[in-house]
Amino acid sequence: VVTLDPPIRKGQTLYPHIVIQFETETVVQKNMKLSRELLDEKYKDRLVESYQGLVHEVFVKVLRGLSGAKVTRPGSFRNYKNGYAVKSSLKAEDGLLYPLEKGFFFLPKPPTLILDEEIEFVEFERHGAGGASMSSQYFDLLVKLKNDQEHLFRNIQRSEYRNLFNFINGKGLKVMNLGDGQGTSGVTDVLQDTDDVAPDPHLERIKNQAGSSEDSDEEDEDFVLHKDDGGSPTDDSGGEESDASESGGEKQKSSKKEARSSKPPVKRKPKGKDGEGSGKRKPKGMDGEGSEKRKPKKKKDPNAPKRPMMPFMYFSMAERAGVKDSNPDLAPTDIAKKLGEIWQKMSTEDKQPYILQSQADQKRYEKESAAYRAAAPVDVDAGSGNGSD
DNA sequence: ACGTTGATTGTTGAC
DNA sequence: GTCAACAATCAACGT
Repeated sequence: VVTLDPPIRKGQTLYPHIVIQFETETVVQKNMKLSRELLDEKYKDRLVESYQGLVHEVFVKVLRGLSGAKVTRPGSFRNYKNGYAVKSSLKAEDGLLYPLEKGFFFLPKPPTLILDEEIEFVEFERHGAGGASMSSQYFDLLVKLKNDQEHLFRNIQRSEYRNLFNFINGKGLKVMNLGDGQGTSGVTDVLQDTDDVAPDPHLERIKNQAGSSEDSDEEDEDFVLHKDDGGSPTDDSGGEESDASESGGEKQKSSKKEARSSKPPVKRKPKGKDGEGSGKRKPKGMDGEGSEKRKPKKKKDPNAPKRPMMPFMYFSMAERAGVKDSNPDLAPTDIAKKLGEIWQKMSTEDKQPYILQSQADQKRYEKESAAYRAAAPVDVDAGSGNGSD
């Protein structure tokens, strides 16, 4: 995650973070394309001539050298499987919540950074309100900010509760609990009681099928720390922290930085206890079996004009036979791959004839579309609903 | 259905 | 209601 100051603005929306996904195992060997002088003068002690290693680590080292930015890594928190994050959902998105030394980060979407210093309190909420029966294996974590914003991290596995609570409590954050003045007993009791009970294996299986690979992904995050030297990545340049966000040593210079942790603004919820009644999540088909294809809607009007052919399609028509000739063994799908490969290597000039054909087809499509729209203007008057197709 | 490129269409969220 | 981002769709083709 690259955090920007100031954020990128698109339209009316600000984007404070860029999230990049790397292959975890890919190793690269790259030389800096910088002149010797520049390297010796401006980036002395910050960059070296070449880098080799896991791609994300090289990326971070180079970016840090170029920008001088601080680097944050997972701190001391571990989930119950010894990973760095806990699975959770924010808004409608499933993701990972990383508890850091000085804050929290939810990834991948929406990328949400919360600094401890802006938190008023956190509240653990049990799923399924009210009761004596603790049927749910999940709980929610509500983070209330001093500026009144709220972030509700839903559907955290019950087995994460102990580590998460201890970590948050250890930071000195204020922890609220449901209807209970006595510190932490209410929810804590319930959650901890059942902590060691194995979750319903059937449910687990279903969930894993419905969701995506769930167990594995957290665990292979381990690479991050082991790589350098167990948690203090300050091997070179000494300019980084083991964890926590950008406020480096102190927050004296952070006057303007306060505003930054706020992402695209969050609308406030009235009170934290109305919405979560139904812990519904992904609409992925998970009932018995059978139903695998779900098309929300497929309106295929046979009269609709066909889409225009892109230049690449004309290129494919022209060259497919030739490619097939020189590689008779290739499957049709492999021929498509090859065509795409060739296409990417062609210059705009070479593509020109196909571009011209495509432009002609685009005109054709525009005309037909206009006519099509004029001919079938859907429901015009509010008369009797006539289902003419 | 696959597999390609890339424009268009559809959906979602923010303001 | 408007704007931007993002996801899904779909053109041709041959097995």
